[in-house]
Amino acid sequence: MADLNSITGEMPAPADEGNRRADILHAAGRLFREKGYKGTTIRDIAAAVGMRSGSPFYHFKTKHDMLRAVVLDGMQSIYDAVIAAEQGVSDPRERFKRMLEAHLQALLGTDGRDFAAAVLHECHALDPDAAAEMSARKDRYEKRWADVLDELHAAGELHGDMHLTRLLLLGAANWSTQWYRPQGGATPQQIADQLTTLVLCPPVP
Amino acid sequence: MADLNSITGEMPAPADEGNRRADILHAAGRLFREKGYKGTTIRDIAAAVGMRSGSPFYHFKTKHDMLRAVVLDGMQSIYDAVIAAEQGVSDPRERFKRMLEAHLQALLGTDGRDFAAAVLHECHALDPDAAAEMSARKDRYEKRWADVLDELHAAGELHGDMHLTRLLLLGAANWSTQWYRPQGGATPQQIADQLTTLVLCPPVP
DNA sequence: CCTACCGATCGGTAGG
DNA sequence: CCTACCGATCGGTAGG
Repeated sequence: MADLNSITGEMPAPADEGNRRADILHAAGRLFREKGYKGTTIRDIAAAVGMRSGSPFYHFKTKHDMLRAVVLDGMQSIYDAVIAAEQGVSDPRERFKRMLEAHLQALLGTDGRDFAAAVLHECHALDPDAAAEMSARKDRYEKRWADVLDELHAAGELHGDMHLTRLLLLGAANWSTQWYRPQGGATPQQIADQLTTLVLCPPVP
Repeated sequence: MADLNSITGEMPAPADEGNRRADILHAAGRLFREKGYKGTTIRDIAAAVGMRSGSPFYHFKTKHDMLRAVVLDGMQSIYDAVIAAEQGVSDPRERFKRMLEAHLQALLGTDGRDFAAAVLHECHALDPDAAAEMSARKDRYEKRWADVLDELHAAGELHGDMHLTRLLLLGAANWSTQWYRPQGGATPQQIADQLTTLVLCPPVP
């Protein structure tokens, strides 16, 4: 099936075909983090990728579609990173630590922080359909954490209510996006270490 | 000095003089929490207090002035509540616990949650002047927490980097505004208990 | 505090 | 992907 490009034959020869959509998405992610979804205009996004204000609508039907793509992609990236980090790790404490490191790296690292910020702070702007899809992905992610915490609880390495513990643990991690600075200060790794120390009971040698 | 009311003599006899300003502020706070500062319009605020769209500007010069009042008032309330809670408490663990309860109550309670949400999520919309004032109040508040954590560290009740610990502790608390529900689930008190258990080393009887 | 309004800006579209 | 534009909405104001 021929696409519009091959029909019109008048595109200004993009260096890499199909990358304009990704460019727009990354610019949108960064601007959403800096100014919020409502505070970002289509003209901001267009200017960030060197387009005129009407052109982003060639790639996305609405501004809301950009937000949906950013938050769904962002959530997927976090999930994938955390699942990958725990593969093949059998010790519960070690698994916990690796998952936490991966979660923080996904939230704070240069690659993912823009999308992650939208996941954490802009979901309220989603329409009901997109909100439902997002909610399902969040549930799946939190379920994985719930299972790992239950495992640690059964092993006597965590005490109290695991539901509350999960909310507080991930809350401490998520809030780091508010104070973390790439230059100077703690690294995602160090943050994960201190949070692990804070939460897990001292190891029994 | 005569105010405008006594000059025009045409106000519709407010039930309580000067309360319209407070009404507007509370409506603004609630709407800022629900839809964000950028997502809230003057018309939303006016409608919430039964005014026409031009009338809020009789009480506030700009929309931004409303945000400034909400966040500065909100920060002050949190500070006052936490300082009041620790008065006359000499035991460091007990002081910590009371401060944490007061912090969470201020963030989650019906009275303060709207203003607190603006403190936590809308400060990026402040102009440089208001941001500087806000920053000063936040510094003062965090200094109080830093002192208490240092005290616990010196007493051997906390380990590791107290700067990171404070950021993670208050982060866990602040993030509770994202998942706390007034009906059903944990109370602010229970959240404070679990967070204290998580963070402080087990008491030595 | 209301009426009536303004200039600016917004998301989005038609046509090429 | 650009040009040119539209209708809606926004924060804010003049005058009473």
